[in-house]
Amino acid sequence: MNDKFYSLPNEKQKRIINAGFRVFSRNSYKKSPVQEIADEAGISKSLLFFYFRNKKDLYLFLWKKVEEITMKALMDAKCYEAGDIFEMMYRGLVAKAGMMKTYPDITNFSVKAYYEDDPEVRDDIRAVVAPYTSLKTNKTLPPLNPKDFKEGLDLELMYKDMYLASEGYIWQMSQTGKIDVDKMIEDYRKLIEFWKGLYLR
Amino acid sequence: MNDKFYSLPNEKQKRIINAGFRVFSRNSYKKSPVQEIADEAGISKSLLFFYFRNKKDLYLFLWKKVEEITMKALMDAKCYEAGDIFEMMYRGLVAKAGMMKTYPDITNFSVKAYYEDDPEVRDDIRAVVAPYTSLKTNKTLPPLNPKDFKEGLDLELMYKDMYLASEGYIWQMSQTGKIDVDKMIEDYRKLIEFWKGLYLR
DNA sequence: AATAATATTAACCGGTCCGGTCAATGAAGG
DNA sequence: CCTTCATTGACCGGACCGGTTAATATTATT
Repeated sequence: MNDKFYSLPNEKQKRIINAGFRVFSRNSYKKSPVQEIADEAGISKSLLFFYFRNKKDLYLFLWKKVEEITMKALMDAKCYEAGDIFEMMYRGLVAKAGMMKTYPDITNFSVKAYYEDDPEVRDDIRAVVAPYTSLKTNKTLPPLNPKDFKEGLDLELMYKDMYLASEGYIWQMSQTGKIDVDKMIEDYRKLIEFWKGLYLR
Repeated sequence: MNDKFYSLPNEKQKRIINAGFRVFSRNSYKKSPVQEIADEAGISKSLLFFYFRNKKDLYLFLWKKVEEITMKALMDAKCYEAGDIFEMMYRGLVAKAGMMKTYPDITNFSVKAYYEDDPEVRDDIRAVVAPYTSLKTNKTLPPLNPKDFKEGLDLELMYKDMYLASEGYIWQMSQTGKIDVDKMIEDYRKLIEFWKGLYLR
């Protein structure tokens, strides 16, 4: 891609990126016309081809962008510095929700790209450490001290419960473009409190 | 559509239906070529146009088919005759999982069609009572007797927890084509038992 | 075996779309 | 006015797509 893309006003960059996420998330790589992305971004197709050598270039740029955005969001939210598992999950969801506020289609794009199997991009997609994976709540149980929790509680199932509910939440958010992200974070906070009362000793 | 479709061997009907679900679930209506569906089903495009007047006809047939399949599955599983809410949720998921065993892409197709906005099919899609809705776990809390549950338990949050986890489960199942449905039902059963021990008095 | 009826397909058509190029236009600054 | 750089409209060759039709394969009937 052309370095001049970075000297564009941030808002314009964002518009182009979001247009890409949007269009590529709705159809497969091959069935996503560059023209459509240009329209959505409010620029001409020619200009898009000026900033990106070709369609593939644009696509892979977006794919790497997902990783960049996700990593930054998780870092800023200090997910991995949280004291307990509940705080960790909460911060994780807040990070993703925040991301989706700026990039509404990033989740759907990420999933779609991850499963993309067009030979033109397939290998390059798999070469990048999957942004999609870091988007998901961590599937495996982190080490926990049983003494902190109610006696006889099956920690694995507890985590599975929370993990699945979180996934369900994110999925819901990503489905309807119009849902109020902030309200959902509030709701999720309540759910976390509910779990704490239920699970903690 | 041509009535002769129904006199086809069941297995062939199913192959065509699944091919339709598959292709239409991956791309938008307009970007889904009839040829691709025919290939997937192992028949010629001409034959597909013999059974269905045109692309739209095929698409709407599939949409109605989702409703039919879903309703039948929910009835057979006796979801609404379950004694308690846990059994109800379990039966609901078993029904959906069973459906997805026979029609692996029905869920994704259903979601995609529900949000389809191509003017050619949009209105007709909305005219049919949304199969998509009946696919989801019931979002609203059914009437419950507080005496059955642990004292002070927030029933609304309890239900939200279970609802979201179930949605997360179904979403997971629908994502990867290769997951063992039966094993997932087993896992879900365990989760239900976990909830019962946690919530019931 | 010949014929009729039915199932299935290959070949084709007009029109649209798509990735990519390039010469031309507009805008900003000196 | 001239230069530089951002941006676009017009264009091209080729692929694709929905739909038709005439021909072929398959099965059933006599």
